Amino acid sequence: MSEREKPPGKGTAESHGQYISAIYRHMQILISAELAPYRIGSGQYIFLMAIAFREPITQKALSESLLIDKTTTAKAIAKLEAEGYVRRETDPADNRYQLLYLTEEGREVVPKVRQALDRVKGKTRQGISDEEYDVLLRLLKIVLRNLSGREGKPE
Amino acid sequence: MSEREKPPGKGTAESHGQYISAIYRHMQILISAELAPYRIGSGQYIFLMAIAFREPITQKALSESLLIDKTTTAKAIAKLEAEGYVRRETDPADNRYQLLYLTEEGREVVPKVRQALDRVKGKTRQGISDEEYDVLLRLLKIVLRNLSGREGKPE
DNA sequence: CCAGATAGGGTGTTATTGCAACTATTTTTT
DNA sequence: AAAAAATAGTTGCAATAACACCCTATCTGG
Repeated sequence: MSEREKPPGKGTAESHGQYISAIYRHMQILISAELAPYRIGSGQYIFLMAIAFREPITQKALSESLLIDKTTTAKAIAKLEAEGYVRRETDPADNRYQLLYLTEEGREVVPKVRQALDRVKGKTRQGISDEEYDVLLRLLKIVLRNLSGREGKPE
Repeated sequence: MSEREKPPGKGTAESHGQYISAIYRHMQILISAELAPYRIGSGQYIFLMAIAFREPITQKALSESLLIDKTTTAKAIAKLEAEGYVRRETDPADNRYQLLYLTEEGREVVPKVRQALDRVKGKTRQGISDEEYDVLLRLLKIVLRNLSGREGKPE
């Protein structure tokens, strides 16, 4: 089987897709382990951090800024609420909206989550200079924009 | 809330993690749509392509080279087998091994899958030069190695 | 030769995620 | 003002993925 030679164009050859998915899966595992003590899963921490940063915020706004389906958001928020980190309050001006706030426990756990995420980031960033990391982020942003037609605004 | 100033070090600030996960999720959706006509899901195509490239191969070897849990591999292969794209054969020399082969249908569908993946790749690569893309791949490889302790060898 | 170790696979359960379809509320249209 | 459309959120279902644990086949040491 000798299909080892790369086509010259932008054909098959190596692709970012496989790296992206492997990195994603492994990061999920790492983050799950780091956040297990707080009973926050890999599907919830993004929302927790985003709420901390933009409180009060609706689920719709969260979904859009994180580029995550609204039903996924609903379920993640439900878990964070069940754990006592987030509180929902119906917007009195429009009862369709649920305004999300951190609870006291939420405010206490956020710095710990941030530290855990920084540990993961630091580990996965090893061997990459600040300049290279900037390039990486810039290119990932382009890929994401190509996929979503929007900017993603994490954190 | 003014935590907007970046710590000078490699502290919080922007992180590749969020981009990685958003890209991963959106690529899954795109690929699922592209491969739906062949009833191949986003969880199976990697295995199909890897088998096409390294046939015959065991599930264990697949799991290791793709950095995917063996039970995930087992289930994906079961689906590909159910669709008639892959055939299992017990290694006569050692009955613990299942050697995986493409079927005729598998051999026919592989080029179509490859084209679909190339379309996705092409779309997501827009605005990135060949040189930049090489840099992207190199940096992603480093991140993956940091996470897995191994090289990943996709496709 | 047989007990135990080793190794490849598989099953059951759980978490994350997205889609289709639904409810409830608000806004727009007629 | 009543009907229709839009909007925020939820529920049920299915796919992806991993872990803990179990099964079965092979190999090794007594």
